[in-house]
Amino acid sequence: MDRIFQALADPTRRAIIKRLTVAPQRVTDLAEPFDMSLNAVSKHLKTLEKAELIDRDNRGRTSICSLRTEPLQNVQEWLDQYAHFWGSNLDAFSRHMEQASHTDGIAKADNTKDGDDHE
Amino acid sequence: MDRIFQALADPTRRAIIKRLTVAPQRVTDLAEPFDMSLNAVSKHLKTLEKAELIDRDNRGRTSICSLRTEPLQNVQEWLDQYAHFWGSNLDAFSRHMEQASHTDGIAKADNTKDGDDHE
DNA sequence: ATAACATTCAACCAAAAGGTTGAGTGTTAT
DNA sequence: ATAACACTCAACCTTTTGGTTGAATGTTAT
Repeated sequence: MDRIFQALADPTRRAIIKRLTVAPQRVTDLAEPFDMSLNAVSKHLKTLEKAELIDRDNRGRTSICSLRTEPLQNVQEWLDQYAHFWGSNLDAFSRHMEQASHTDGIAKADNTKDGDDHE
Repeated sequence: MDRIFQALADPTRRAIIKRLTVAPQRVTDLAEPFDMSLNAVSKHLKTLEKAELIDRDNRGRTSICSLRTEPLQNVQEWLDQYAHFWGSNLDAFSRHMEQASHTDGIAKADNTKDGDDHE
């Protein structure tokens, strides 16, 4: 749990996660949008990997990263532990109804909220 | 968001949060179970305060800490952003049903999982 | 075979995190 | 008034974090 929350505590890493929800990607592609060295991104990916937030498929000289679901489920379970404490207004059921409106596979260009940079 | 996840990344702080779901408490009481100085706990509380995870009520010489709900809601919203990605098997609806079984106020000695130290 | 590419390793650095101790500031009790 | 209590501040230390650069490794293309 420490490693998961720690991994999520960095904006670069959250941005990487966000990108990975669209599609698995190579290290170079993931690094491209950031104003930092490739090495720095490589290290971030290692952090994400240790937290088991990403998986890697080494295809020859490239390493393709993809999102893993387990850690996010762990976070959800941790949160649910306290659901009774803060639940109510946007509770699990509301979320279910919200979620039911897009049961398709991948990112439905969800611009219903605040455009793009929801982090 | 950085500050929230950062705050949650420490086991001591998560334990403090857990304790605070039972009832608001003084700094000394919160510090008691931990094998570290009162000062160390005081610092942890400051971290939690900066992340707005706790509130304080200064009553004379004591400072009473209580949980705030907003940051946990923010985490939930962040997670929900990706719900479609990992949802399914333990989804929002299941959680709602689970939650529905204990709508009473506070911690129902939830020993259905792994005893006590769910962190 | 050689060059370009994709990625990681290693050493380094500054800043932040998590802890310590000791002193300081109020507040309550006697 | 004095002592005990509940805390916070400040200085310090060590380890971790997030970044850098430069070299090293392995892979594909020519």
